[in-house]
Amino acid sequence: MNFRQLETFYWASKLGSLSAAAERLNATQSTVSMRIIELERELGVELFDRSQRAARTTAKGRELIYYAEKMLRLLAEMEERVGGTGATQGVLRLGVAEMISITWLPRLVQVIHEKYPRVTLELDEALTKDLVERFTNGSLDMILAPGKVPGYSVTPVPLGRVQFAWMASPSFGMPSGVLTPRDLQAWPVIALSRESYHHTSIEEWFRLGNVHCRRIDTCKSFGVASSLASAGLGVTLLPPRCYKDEIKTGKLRLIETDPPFPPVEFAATAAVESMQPAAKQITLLAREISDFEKD
Amino acid sequence: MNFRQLETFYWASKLGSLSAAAERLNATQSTVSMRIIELERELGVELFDRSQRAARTTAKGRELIYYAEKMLRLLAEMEERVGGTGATQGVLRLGVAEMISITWLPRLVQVIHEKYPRVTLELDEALTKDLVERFTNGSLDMILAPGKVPGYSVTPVPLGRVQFAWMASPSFGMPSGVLTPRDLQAWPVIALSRESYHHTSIEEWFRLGNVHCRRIDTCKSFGVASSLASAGLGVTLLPPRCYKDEIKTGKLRLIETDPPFPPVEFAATAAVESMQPAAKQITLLAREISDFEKD
DNA sequence: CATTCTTACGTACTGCGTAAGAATG
DNA sequence: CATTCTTACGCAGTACGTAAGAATG
Repeated sequence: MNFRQLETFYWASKLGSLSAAAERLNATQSTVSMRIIELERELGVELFDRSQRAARTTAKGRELIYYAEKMLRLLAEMEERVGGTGATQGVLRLGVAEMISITWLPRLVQVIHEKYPRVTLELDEALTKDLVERFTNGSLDMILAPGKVPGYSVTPVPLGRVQFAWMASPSFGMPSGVLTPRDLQAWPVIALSRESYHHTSIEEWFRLGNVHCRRIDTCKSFGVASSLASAGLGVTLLPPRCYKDEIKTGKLRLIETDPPFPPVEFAATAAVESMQPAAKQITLLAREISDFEKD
Repeated sequence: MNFRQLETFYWASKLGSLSAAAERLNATQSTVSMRIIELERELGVELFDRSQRAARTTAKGRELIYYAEKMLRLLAEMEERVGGTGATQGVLRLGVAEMISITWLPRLVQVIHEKYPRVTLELDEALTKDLVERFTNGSLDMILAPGKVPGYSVTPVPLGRVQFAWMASPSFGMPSGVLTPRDLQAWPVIALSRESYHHTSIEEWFRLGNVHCRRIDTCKSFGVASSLASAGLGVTLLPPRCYKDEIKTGKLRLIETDPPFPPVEFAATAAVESMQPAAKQITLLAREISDFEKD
């Protein structure tokens, strides 16, 4: 009996499927199956009910979950306490919002590799909503995203605020001076996908000005939004610090508004009892690396 | 990292020597060394101080002992609770007194093998004193012996009483009838080694009769004592049930005494938190198998 | 019939013991 | 110089992935 079998059993029972566990563990279905079968052989007990297609745990299996989880947590704690940072190994599934991936993510990755040379990163850039969902169901160990993740068993670490500003092509014919939501409302807006934090925040900003904007076009990234805006297809909301060049070269022009767009709070979030002991430490590392505006 | 490494580290630190751990684990020195080195490599930490010849644990090593022990206990508990009896595996070091080895030990061994087919037995017949010592220092998982083992963290299970009686060769010229310690005192006595339970009990019996016996010759086993007595070299104290044949064929004659020799209490003893989960169960098994006179 | 789990098989690797080497008291 | 730990090396058994098979809804 070994830790790999227990870990495999843990995820197979938690995810309710051997194939899901295989994906989670970066192994093939057949390997996962063999590990479980070997574990059952060693214990002399059936852990999964094979009569159905899906693998459901038996009573004995459910008993084992308790021990497997306890064992894996103890292992993680042991590696964290006894081992140096170089000891922690395995895969860290890190979900990041675009804002972070285009700013200090590369530096974070580098520092992680230096401090945790045996940890493999699996980066996942996606919309905050998807990140939160994947984090909640356990397929991400940690996320770097705006807003707060709901739930008690998380350790959110504030990363600072990011200033967003409206911008458009100078050739777009926007009036100069300070504009209100009402002034902007008639112009086509370019935002990220309907369900994104970006999109929601924009709608909120207009709503607080008691107006609805007429049209919101959506795209998938800041990069695309910036291109579209540069091409004169609308006004968009971007972090100026990332688009200095476009502003300098006159592709984009900052639009002052009243009220200004409220700064967006980012946070690093890991599960309190993550199986990956590095996760909690790396949220702190992220705070150090982050160059967002802090309190 | 795996359980074997942790188990090896546990014993190496507990016994204070890699070679002792190797013997305890039925492995070679080099294997133990490699397991420790690999564990250190994986944790990125020195666990033993190699500057001296003996392997002393470092601070980090002492931290790890806590986790290793917790982990191994959890593993044992898991196997015990989740696995069938067929699941427990490993080596059970069983120390037995001669009285048991010449009566129901074979049956116990057979039942153990049936119920725990994956458990290997390491039988050790020795004097009670040695058994208790080896049990106390951890080189025996369980002992079957007369008397009580001192200490709190043990689970003694009474196995019943055994009647011992004085006997000698009919040609030895002992007076017939009921003899007192005073009557016996002058005759040469054959006992087990000076430090044995047997020897001590005999001295005690004479002491209670307010006499000292003149000479006690010693040997190493009941078998030898019986031969010597049969050959007319003295009077000895043996369990009659084991020497029925000798009595029937007239090689030995029972000697009635007043007071009679008090029956000897046997017990099966295992450590409360034995690493070998089968140990506690097998003390109960031993009670079932034992055909000693019970309350 | 697509999905999910199991079985078969060849390969690569890990872990062991033997044996020789180094260090310590 | 005997004891204790480490290193070298060859072998054997284990664990994996690929691929094919069986079963289920």
